[in-house]
Amino acid sequence: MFNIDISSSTPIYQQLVDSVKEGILKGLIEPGEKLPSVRELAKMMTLNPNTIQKAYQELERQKVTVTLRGKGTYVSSNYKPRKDEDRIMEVKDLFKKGIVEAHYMGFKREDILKMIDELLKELEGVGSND
Amino acid sequence: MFNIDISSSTPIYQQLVDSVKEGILKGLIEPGEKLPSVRELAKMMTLNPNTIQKAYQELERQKVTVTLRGKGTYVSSNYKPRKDEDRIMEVKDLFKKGIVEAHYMGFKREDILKMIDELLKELEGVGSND
Amino acid sequence: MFNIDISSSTPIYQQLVDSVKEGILKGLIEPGEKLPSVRELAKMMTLNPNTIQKAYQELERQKVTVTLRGKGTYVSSNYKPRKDEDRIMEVKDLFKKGIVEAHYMGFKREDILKMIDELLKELEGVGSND
Amino acid sequence: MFNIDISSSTPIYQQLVDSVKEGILKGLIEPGEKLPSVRELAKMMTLNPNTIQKAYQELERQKVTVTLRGKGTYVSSNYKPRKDEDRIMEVKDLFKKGIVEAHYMGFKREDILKMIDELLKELEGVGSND
DNA sequence: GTGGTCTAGACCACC
DNA sequence: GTGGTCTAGACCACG
Repeated sequence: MFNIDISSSTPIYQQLVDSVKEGILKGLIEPGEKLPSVRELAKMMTLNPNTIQKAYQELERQKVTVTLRGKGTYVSSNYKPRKDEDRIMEVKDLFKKGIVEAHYMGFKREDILKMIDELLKELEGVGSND
Repeated sequence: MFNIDISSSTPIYQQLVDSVKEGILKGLIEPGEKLPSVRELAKMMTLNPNTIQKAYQELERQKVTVTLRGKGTYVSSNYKPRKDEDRIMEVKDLFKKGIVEAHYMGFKREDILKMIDELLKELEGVGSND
Repeated sequence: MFNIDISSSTPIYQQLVDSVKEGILKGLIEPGEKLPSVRELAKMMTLNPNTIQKAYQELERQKVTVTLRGKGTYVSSNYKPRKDEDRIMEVKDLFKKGIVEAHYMGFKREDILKMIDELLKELEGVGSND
Repeated sequence: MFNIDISSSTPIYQQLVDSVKEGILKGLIEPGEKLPSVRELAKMMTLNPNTIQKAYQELERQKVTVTLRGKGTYVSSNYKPRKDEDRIMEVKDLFKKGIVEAHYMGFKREDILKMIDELLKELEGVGSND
């Protein structure tokens, strides 16, 4: 849980956001569950509390969590997906970059589809929560 | 060609790199073809030559182009793919993020696969270069 | 430390890269140690921060250092050597040029071997890290 | 003979200089022998005559060849080596860079010495012309 | 405070 | 003409 690579070029707070979302998707974190407090998590991961704070703010902004003042941060139970055109573009861009890179590494259509399939299985739950 | 979003958070030079690689993949730019000169492109896009320069250097570092001093920058004609473990991880991470985001937007397994399929078609040539 | 010849034809940033790598090899800089900040070193050497920046980026690209955003640049502690065919050729070319030049200065086989031996001693630690 | 890599970052004229010197050392070109004319060589290698010219000038500057006006460029027969301190430093720097790079690729003392030995054999004649 | 990006403008080596 | 390097000075994101 919460795999962070401090030497990566993507900001730590962003890695945290991704990590939490991935955890929820995999079922490691349940909807309604309480996340560790900012200070607690900061100590656990030897990170600056500001960094955790920023990640939690971002998660709340994305409606992935809700914060109850004085109580803590909880995974939202009723997340209402909105398919903004912008966000769809973002996702497409991620996939597009992936495909372009994969091509440049010599992967072919089938290889790419196989890789996607494996990832879909790894992130189980994707196909089963409609 | 060369779609740049000046207000995006991803660096301009990086967008240029992605754009060129995508263009090659789509067949808009042929192997062996000459890219615009640094100054020329800078004027065309009203960017600083240094920014273009940085993009071109990165492309060369990735062996996507070769540069002949005093002559110009050319799309590499014989690209030898190398599959580092590190690079595979990078690509997987791109796809993984895409899948996680897609899920949060309410997409289901089939939606994702369909999206990938469309992108593969858009980036034609991917399946035909073995 | 950081001997730079401003009038040399090899770029300053490249000299910096070589200098740091040599320093590490000689043990003047320890693995894990922090390098001076970009601005600090720029002031120390009366160079433009961009020049230092370029050198540090190149070092990172070569996995000689890691950079922690907002914290600084550190000498990589666990360097994993990779022997590309290309890189071996580069090194051989360096030695070959050296030998050719040495010959033109009247050095003989033994002289060259002696010189190499001295250099290996000067760069102590080379023989002791298996 | 005259292996040129136009995509290399070292100038073509410099590659030519190195190539001629290496050829002489290997005995492929004899002292007193005539080099191809500037125009001839330019046509042979599809290079700009200016480039050949510059290489020949550099060779003459280094006393490796002599140019007889209206006759051509010849390999000097009586080369008198001078061991300037500066030139020795240059050679040492070449070897030093080679050693540093070799180390970073995981080569050990013996590996390096073996490589040097092989190169000395490849460039035969080095040990036999005193 | 740190590194990362960008602009503006200059100079050089190479072909 | 080309790409490559360097300076000067600005702004931003990150921790």
